[in-house]
Amino acid sequence: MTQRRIQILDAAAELIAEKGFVQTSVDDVIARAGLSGKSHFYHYFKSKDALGHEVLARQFDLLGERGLAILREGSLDPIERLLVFIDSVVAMQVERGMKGGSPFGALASDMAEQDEGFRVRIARVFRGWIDEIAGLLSQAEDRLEEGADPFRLARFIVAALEGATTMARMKRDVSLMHGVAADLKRFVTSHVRGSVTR
Amino acid sequence: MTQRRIQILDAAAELIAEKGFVQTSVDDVIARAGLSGKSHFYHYFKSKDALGHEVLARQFDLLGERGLAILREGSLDPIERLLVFIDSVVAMQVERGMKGGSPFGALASDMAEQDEGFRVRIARVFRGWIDEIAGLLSQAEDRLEEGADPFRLARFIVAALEGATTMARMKRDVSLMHGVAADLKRFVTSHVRGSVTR
DNA sequence: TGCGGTTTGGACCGACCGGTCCAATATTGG
DNA sequence: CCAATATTGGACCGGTCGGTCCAAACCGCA
Repeated sequence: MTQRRIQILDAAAELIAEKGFVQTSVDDVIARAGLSGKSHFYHYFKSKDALGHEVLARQFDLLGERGLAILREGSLDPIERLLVFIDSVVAMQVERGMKGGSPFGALASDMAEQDEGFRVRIARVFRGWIDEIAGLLSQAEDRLEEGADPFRLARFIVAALEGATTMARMKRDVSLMHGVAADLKRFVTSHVRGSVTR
Repeated sequence: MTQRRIQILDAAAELIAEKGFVQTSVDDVIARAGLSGKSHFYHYFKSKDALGHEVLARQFDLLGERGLAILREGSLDPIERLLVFIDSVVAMQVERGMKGGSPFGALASDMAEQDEGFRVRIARVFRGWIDEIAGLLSQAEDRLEEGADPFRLARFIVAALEGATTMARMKRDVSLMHGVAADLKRFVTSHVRGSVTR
């Protein structure tokens, strides 16, 4: 029941990450998910757009599970957790073999342009990440250099990661991901008083 | 003669920035450029893909003119020039009313996925920007903190700008652009010894 | 055994899209 | 004025795509 839905959602997520939403046809999804035909697909989703929305929601949930597990890991220092989180984003991207734009927004770049509903949804995803990270930074606010706004910092981190995934995908260059992440971590620690990390 | 070509190229650039390449139909371009019909269009371009390639090339040239004018402004200190350049990228994006992904790569996010030729071309554009900035940083290498690699730094700057434009576009938020730019400039100056800028 | 959800398979539709072809009419520079 | 080039306008084609409809088979469960 829900089994098949998830199967379809995952297949669609792969394809969208590889080719973009517009370029992914319903028949592509059917083939990848191993369905028998259109009727089979439309038995589970009422439209391609509906599928798109659910893929977006699901991908966000998946990242949530994984990201939050790190961001909320109590045993680690907040800043340390943030650094680990950055690495994990890089790892996720590398895992996907640079093909997909997931989990960061490039996955959805063309979805946003296609549909206003998509755009809003994607904006919300970004917002979620930023808030999450800002919260983390706030926990360590007393150690931040003065003038360092947690929210602005969080926004910067997400932007840099987003840009890195986009560029890495286009240049098919894994090292770019690592390089940017390294600099980003250095950037973060540079905003923390008495940071030991190097 | 070339007049019309440029007209078409500009109309296409606008549309692509707004809706993406795939979502932009030849008829859209015809309408925006004020052509009379398909024949008129195909009198100037042999295919939609050919148009896409030329748009890409042209946008790069346009950014080149504008960006290089700043990046090569002899009267300014290299680092100062870099900071001005960052501001100008932000200004360009704001000008476009957050609609377009130009000049930074999001313009072409879906082009890259559609055609391998596009992907390579876009990668080359990124490469050009990075090299340009890296060159600038090299000029001031003696003033850089040790361990600061001009090339990696340049890559980071471009990635951050790219991510900022993508996010700003999706969130329809101009302040985001400014915020990221401000942090980015702070990041740059933090890598320069005895930087006065604040 | 019978019932509800699932699966299969395919025909079909209307819309859009990239691209071709053509024939007629402006426009313009040598 | 003539020829090359630019412009107009529209019919047309083949393909793709999202989506609908239908009828038959399959399945586990009560």
